[in-house]
Amino acid sequence: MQKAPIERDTRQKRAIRDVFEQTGPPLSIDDVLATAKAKIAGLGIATVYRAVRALTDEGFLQAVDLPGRLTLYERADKGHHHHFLCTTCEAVYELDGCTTEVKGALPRGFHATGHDVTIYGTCAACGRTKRSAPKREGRGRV
Amino acid sequence: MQKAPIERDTRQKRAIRDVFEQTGPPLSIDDVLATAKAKIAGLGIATVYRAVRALTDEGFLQAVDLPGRLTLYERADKGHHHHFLCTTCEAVYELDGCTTEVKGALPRGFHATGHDVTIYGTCAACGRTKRSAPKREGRGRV
DNA sequence: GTCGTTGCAAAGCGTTTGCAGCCTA
DNA sequence: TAGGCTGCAAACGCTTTGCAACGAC
Repeated sequence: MQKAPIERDTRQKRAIRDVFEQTGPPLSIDDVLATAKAKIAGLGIATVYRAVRALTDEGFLQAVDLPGRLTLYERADKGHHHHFLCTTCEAVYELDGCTTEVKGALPRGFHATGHDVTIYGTCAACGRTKRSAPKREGRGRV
Repeated sequence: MQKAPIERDTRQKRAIRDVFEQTGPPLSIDDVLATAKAKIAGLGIATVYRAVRALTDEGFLQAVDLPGRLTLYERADKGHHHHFLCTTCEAVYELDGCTTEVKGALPRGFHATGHDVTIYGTCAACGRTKRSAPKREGRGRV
């Protein structure tokens, strides 16, 4: 049987982990690269992909897959929650707590172990400025 | 102002539309290409992409974006429903009707216009055969 | 010193686009 | 016949991988 290699503690991995420890909303690979580059000049994108994959495998991160967008990543220790996607400004918000109830029975023989919910609509900022959208590639915590 | 060009009725478009008219579960681009090729030998993948995009724009199709999978497409006239993703055999099932209730208030100023729900778990087939999964790249209607 | 990790560049994969010829209206 | 549509191949954007040099232990 294969024995798992011992994982090493490098500057790069530490920096990438730090990015997620200091940030709330879900981040894209590019976000992580940009932020971590502030600490480590020559950081390569492949390293970010590898580190994020490793952190996801070990359960520190989880992927946030929203329709039609790049995969984002966020800490896995935030507890069960869902995301709100503003259809005007494209921002992604986190909705604390699970506001969704899957009611009614599944078909016979089916067993649910989890669910993903994405709610679409207009965020507070876009609701206020009815005219042109803020159009920021932003995200927020709610 | 730009005037929209008049859309032509071609064999290719008809064949691609037919694929969706004769099929229940969501299809990938490759599914559509494979099926439509039975009718039109030299059909190119670019044509499938263009036709599916056009059919989506005109409201005949809608995209089904499930985490970690290719985008699938299904007829838009099926009414509001969600999808069940079997984590064992990877099959996608349609759940008729909306079995989900988004309760609780959104944060102040937020307005919801829609939602997507994906339920994960084990399908009836995989629940039965506890051992190795059927591992079909299949889908079903429930 | 060993061997996991890094950064670069190339490859991979799904999707889009440019273009010359085709075919519908 | 006009001009939208097609199939091909190239381009594209994101992600993964091969590899030699690097550096943690």
